[in-house]
Amino acid sequence: MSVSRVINNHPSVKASTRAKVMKAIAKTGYSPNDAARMLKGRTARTIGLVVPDLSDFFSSCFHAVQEVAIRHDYQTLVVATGRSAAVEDRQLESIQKHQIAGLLIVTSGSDGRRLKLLQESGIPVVALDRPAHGVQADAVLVENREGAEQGVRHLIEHGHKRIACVGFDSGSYTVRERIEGYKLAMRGAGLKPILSTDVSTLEAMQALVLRWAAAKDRPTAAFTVKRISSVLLIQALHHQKLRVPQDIAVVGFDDFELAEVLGTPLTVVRQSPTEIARSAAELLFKKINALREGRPAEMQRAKMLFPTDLIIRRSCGCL
Amino acid sequence: MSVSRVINNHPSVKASTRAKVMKAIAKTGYSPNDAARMLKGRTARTIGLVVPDLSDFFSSCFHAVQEVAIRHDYQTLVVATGRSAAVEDRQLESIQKHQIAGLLIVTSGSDGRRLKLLQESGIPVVALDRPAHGVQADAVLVENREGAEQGVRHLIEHGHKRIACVGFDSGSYTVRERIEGYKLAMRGAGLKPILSTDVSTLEAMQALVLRWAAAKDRPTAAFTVKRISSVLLIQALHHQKLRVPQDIAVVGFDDFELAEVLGTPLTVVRQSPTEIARSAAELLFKKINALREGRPAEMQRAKMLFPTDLIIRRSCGCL
DNA sequence: ATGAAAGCGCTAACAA
DNA sequence: TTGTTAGCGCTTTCAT
Repeated sequence: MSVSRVINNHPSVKASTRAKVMKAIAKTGYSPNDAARMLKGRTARTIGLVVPDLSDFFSSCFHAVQEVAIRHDYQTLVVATGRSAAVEDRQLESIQKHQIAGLLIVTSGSDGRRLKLLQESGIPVVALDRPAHGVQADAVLVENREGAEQGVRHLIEHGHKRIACVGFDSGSYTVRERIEGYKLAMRGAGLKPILSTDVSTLEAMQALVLRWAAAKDRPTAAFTVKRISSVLLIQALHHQKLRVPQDIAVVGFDDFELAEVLGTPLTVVRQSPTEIARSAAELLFKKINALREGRPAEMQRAKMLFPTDLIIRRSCGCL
Repeated sequence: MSVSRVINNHPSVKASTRAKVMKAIAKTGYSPNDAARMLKGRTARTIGLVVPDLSDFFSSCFHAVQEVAIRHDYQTLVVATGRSAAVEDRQLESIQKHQIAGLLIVTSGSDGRRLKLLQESGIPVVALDRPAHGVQADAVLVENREGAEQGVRHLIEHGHKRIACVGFDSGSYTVRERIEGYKLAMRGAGLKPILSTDVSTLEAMQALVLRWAAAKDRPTAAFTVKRISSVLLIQALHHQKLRVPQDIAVVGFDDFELAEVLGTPLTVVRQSPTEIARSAAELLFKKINALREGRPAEMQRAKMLFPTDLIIRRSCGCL
C-alpha cells in the first residue's frame, strides 16, 4: 500500500492518511527493508570512506566523518587501501556494489577510471586531503604549501641559512606540496634548498645524520615533511647525540600527541583532520540530499582549502 | 536459470554445465546482485567490527581484520562507539539492518541484549579484546593480568618496594585485569599495593607526582595501566624534574611507536593487536563458513588467550 | 489521493 | 541434473 508514499514524503498524500500511517509505523516499529529498496535501484543509507590507512590522522578523519554520518542516520563503510593504488581500485569496485549514497576518498593514486564510473552512475564524490586523479570531484584540502612555507620561514627568522628538508614519499600529493612550500620559503630568502626526500627508514636517517655530523657545512636546521620523518629524525639525532635545537633546530609538518613530551617538544605545522573531514562529510551530504530531493542543479563543484597552524614549542629554538 | 546453483556451488550440477556457466560468467563479467540476495534472506558479504574508537591499538586491529576479510572477499563495516554503551547499542541496531554475516566486537559495555538478539538471529559473534556482557560468545583476549604481573614483577626484581599503580578507566575490563595483575605481583612479594587508578588528566597526574615528590615514603617505581597513563606520567615526571629511572622507574602496559624515542625509552608490556585481531577474524570466518555450508555443529565456543611480551628498554632501570 | 499490478534479481521448492 | 514457479519488500506506473 501507499505507506511508501509517506516514507518517501511524496506530495500527494492527504494529511489525515499520512498521520494514520505515521501512527501505525510508530506502533509497529516498522522500518523499511534496505535490501528491497536497493533492489529497486535506490542507494543504501551508507557512505563510503576510502583512506590509505587508519593511522592517527585518518582515524581522526574517520571519527569526524562517522559523527556526521550518524547525524544523518547513515553508516560509514571505511576501507583502507594500504597505500596501494591497485588495492584502491579493487576496493572501489567492491564498494560500488554496496550501492553507497556517496563517497569520500583520500586517494592512494588509482587512475581515476573507477572513480569516474562511480560518479557517472550518479554517486557524489568528494576528495579529501588530496585531489583525486582523473575526475572532476569536489575537494577539501589543506594548505600544505603555505603551511610548509610558514614553518620554514620560521626557521629562517631564527637566522638559519642551511635548512635541510627531510622526508620521503614524495610521490604523494601532500608531501610534494610541502616540499614545494619549503622551496618557496628558501628561494624567497635567497637560500639554497637542501633536499633529502627519500629517507624512509631509521637506518637511512641515521646515515644522513652521520653525514651531517661529519660535514663542515652541515645544516643547522631541518624541516620534516611528515610525522614519521619527524620521529625518525629525532630518533637519529638523539642516537647521534646531536642536541635539538642547539645543534639542529627542527620544525615538522603534522602534529602528534607525543610531540609535546619529546625530550625537546617539537614545533610543528598543525593541520586539523577533524575539521577537513567534517567539512568534507557535510559537503557530501549536501550533495546526497540535493540528489535525493531531485535538484542536482545545486551541485556545482566546490574546493575548500583549510589553513594550518604553526605550533611553536621548543625544537625551533624558541623557548 | 540455474546459474545460481553454480554460484552457490550446489552439488547437483553436471561438470560440463558448470564449466559452461563459468565461462559465461567470465565473459560477461557477471556478478550476483547483493541486494537481491539479501532480499532473499541471505547475509551480505560484509562483517561488522565494533570498536570503542580507532586509536592506535584498534586501528591496528581494523587493518588486520580487513586484511582477513578481503582474503575471504568480504567488506568490513567498522563502527566506533566513542566508548559509549548507548552508542554501541544504537550502532548494533543499525548494523543489524545491514545483514552482516558476522560480528567482531570490542565492547564498550552495552548490556548485551542487542548482541543476544543478533546471535539468535543466527549471526556469529566473536568478542575481541574484552569479553562481551550478557552473551555466550567466543572471545579472543589478551593475558592482561599475567602481563601486568610480569611487568610489576620486573620492577620488584629491580629491588623496588614501593611501586605505585597509576591509571584510570578502571571500569573497563582490560584495565581492571591489569590492576588485578599488579596486585597479584605485589601481594606475591609481600608488598603493599599503592593505587592511583583515577588519574585521567595531565593536571591530576601532575598533582599526584607533586604529592609523591613531597612525601618521604614516595614510590620509587610506577606501573601504568594504559598507554595514555604512561604518556601522562612521563610528561608529569618531566615537568617535575624527576628523572626516569633514577628517581622513579616506570613500566607501562601497551607499547607505542614513540616509546623508544622518549627521553628515557619506555619499558613496556607489549600486546599484539594484529595477532589477536587476525585470530578473531579468522575464527569468525570459520564460523561464517561453517554456517554457510550448513554445519553449525562445528561451532563450539572458543576462547583464545594471547600472551604479552615484556619489552625491556631503559625506564625500568635496566642497562 | 489512493489502490492495483508488475517487476527489480535472486533462490527455495517443486516438477520434469 | 535441469527448468519452472513463486515470492522476498519495495517502488513505479497506470487506473481509479
